Amino acid sequence: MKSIRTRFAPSPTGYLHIGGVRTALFCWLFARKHGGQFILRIDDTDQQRNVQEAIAPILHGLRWLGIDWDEGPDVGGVHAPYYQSQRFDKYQAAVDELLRRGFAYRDFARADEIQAERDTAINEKRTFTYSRRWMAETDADAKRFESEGRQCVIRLKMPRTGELVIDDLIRGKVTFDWAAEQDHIIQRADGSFIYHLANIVDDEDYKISHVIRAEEHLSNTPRQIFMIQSLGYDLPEYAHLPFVAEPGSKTKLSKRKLDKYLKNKDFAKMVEHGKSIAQKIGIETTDDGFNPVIIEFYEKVGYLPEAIVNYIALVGWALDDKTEFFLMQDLIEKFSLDGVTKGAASFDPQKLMAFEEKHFLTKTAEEKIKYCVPFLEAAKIFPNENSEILGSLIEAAGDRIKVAGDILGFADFFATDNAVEFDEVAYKKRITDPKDAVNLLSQFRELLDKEEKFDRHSLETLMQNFVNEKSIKINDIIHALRVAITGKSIGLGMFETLEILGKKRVLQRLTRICD
RNA sequence: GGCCCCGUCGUCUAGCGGUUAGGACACGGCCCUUUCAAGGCCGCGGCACGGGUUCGAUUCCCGUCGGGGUCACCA
Repeated sequence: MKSIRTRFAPSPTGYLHIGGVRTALFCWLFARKHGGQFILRIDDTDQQRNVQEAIAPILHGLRWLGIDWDEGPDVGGVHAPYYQSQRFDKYQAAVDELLRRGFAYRDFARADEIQAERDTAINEKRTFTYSRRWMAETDADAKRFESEGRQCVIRLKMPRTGELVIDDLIRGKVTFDWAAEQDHIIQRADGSFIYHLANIVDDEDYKISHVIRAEEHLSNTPRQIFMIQSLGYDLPEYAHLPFVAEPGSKTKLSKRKLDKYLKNKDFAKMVEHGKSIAQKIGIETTDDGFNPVIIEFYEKVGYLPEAIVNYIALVGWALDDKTEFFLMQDLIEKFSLDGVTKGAASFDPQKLMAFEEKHFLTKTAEEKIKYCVPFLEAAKIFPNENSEILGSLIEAAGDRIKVAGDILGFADFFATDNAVEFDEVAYKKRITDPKDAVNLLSQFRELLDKEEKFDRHSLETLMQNFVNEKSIKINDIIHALRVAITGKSIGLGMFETLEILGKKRVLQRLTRICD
C-alpha cells in the first residue's frame, strides 16, 4: 500500500487565511491519522521579492496551531527544495516532455486575437474553443510567426472529445466533458510557469498520495489530470473540501471583505472585543493582520490555538451527532474524510467563542497565568507590587476570562489604589444620587477597618450583620461599595474582590469616597 | 452566460427507506443571585418546491427554484 502523503501549498501572501487553516488542518490530520507525512510547499511561481518575509506569518501561524510538517521550508527533506521558484528546471523538463509527446504546443496568438475568438463564441452562444490558428506545429511555423514579431506561449493540447470522470473522495464521481476544457497556458511568454503545471510536477516529485484542497480547485482538476496522464505520472486521490463561507452567507470567506463582515453583528462584536484588547497593549488594529479572517488576529488577542483548531475542524466535518469537544489528539484519532460535509459552511464567530470558553475553562490555574502574563506585561502593568494577586484574580474571574487578553479587563486590580478611574454614570447612580450612600460606606468602612479576617466568607458575614443592624437591604450598599472600590458597576463577586485587594488597599480606595 | 458543485432549525451539524427528525451555538423565558458572567430547567425553531420509484420518502431518481465555485500569460 502506497504511503499516505499530503501537502499544503500556500502562496507567500503574508498571512494565513482561516480557510487555509482548515485545508491545512484536514491535510495534516489525514496524514497523521494514517501515519503518513505532511509536506509544506511554497507556491511562489510568480516570483516576489520577499518570499521569506511573506511566508513567515504562515509558517508561524501553522506552528502556533500545532500543525507541523515533515518536509518543507525550515525543515527541509529528501525532495527539497520546497519552493516552486527553485524548481524551474523540473517544470521546464515537464513542458519539454509534454511538447515532445504532442500534448502541448507552441502558440503564437496574441491576447487580443484569442479574445476576439472568445467574443465570437459568446455571441454565437457556443462554448469557446480555440481555433489553434497560431499553433506552431513545426519549427518552420514557429519561425514564420516569430518573423511577424509574435511571442510564444506553451499551451496544452487538450482532448476535444470524450469525458473525464473524477472519483473524488468527498464528492463521489464528477464528470467533465473534455470539449468544454480550454487549451490552457502552462508556460508564459517570459518563460515562467503556470501554477497547474508546477503543481502536478511537484505532487509527482513529492509522491503526494492524496490531494486534499478546497473546492474551488475542482474545476481545475481536468487540466491537471490531463497533464498527469500525459506525462505518465501516478494519479493521486482527490478530496475537494467545501470552502469556509462568510458569516450568514454561502459566499467564500475573503480577507478583503472585512467592511462587509463588520455589518454582521457577531463578527463586529468579535472585532470590537479584539480591538479593545489590542488597544490596551498597543497593537496596531488598522493593519491587515488585525482581521478575524486572518489567523494572526487570534494569537494577538489571546485565543487558545486548540480552541481555533477544535472549532475549525467542525466547520465542514463532524464525528457523530454529539461529540464537539476535541483536542488535537482526539482529532488525529477520529478524523476521517467520510465525515467531511459537502456544502459550504459559514464561519460563526459566536460558536468559535463558545469553544474558546470551553477550552479556557479546562486550563489549570498555572496554565491560565502563563497565558495571561504576556498580556499584562505588554500592557506594562505587570509585574508590579501587586503581582501576587494574579492567581486569585484569575480564579475569581472564572469564565469571565475567555481569551487571555480579557485579563486586561481586570487591570484595575493592579492599579494604584487612589488612581482607580470611576465610570461617571455608575458613580452618579450609585454614589452621588442615593442620599445615604456615602454615609453607609463610611460606616461600613469602620467595620472593615476593625475586621481581622479579610476573607470572602468573613466579609460576607460582616456585610450581612451590617445590613441587618441597619435594617437596609444589601442592595442599598453593595452597589455603592462596588463602584467605590472598582470604579465600575460590574465585576467579580464583591467579597472576592475585597479579599483579593486586601484590607489595606480596600480601605485606601474607600477613603477617597468617604473623606 | 457555459461547465461543475451544493441545498436538514438563524448558524454548525447527526441522519445513509420506517426516528415524536437528535445534538451544539445563538435566541426567548424561568430559577439561582450583590452586578456581570457562569450554572440548572423549560421553550422557540428545520428536511427549498414539484413530480416520480416504493407499502412507506429527509433519505433513491428526474425536474424546478435557490445558493456557490470556476471560466487569466493569479495561485
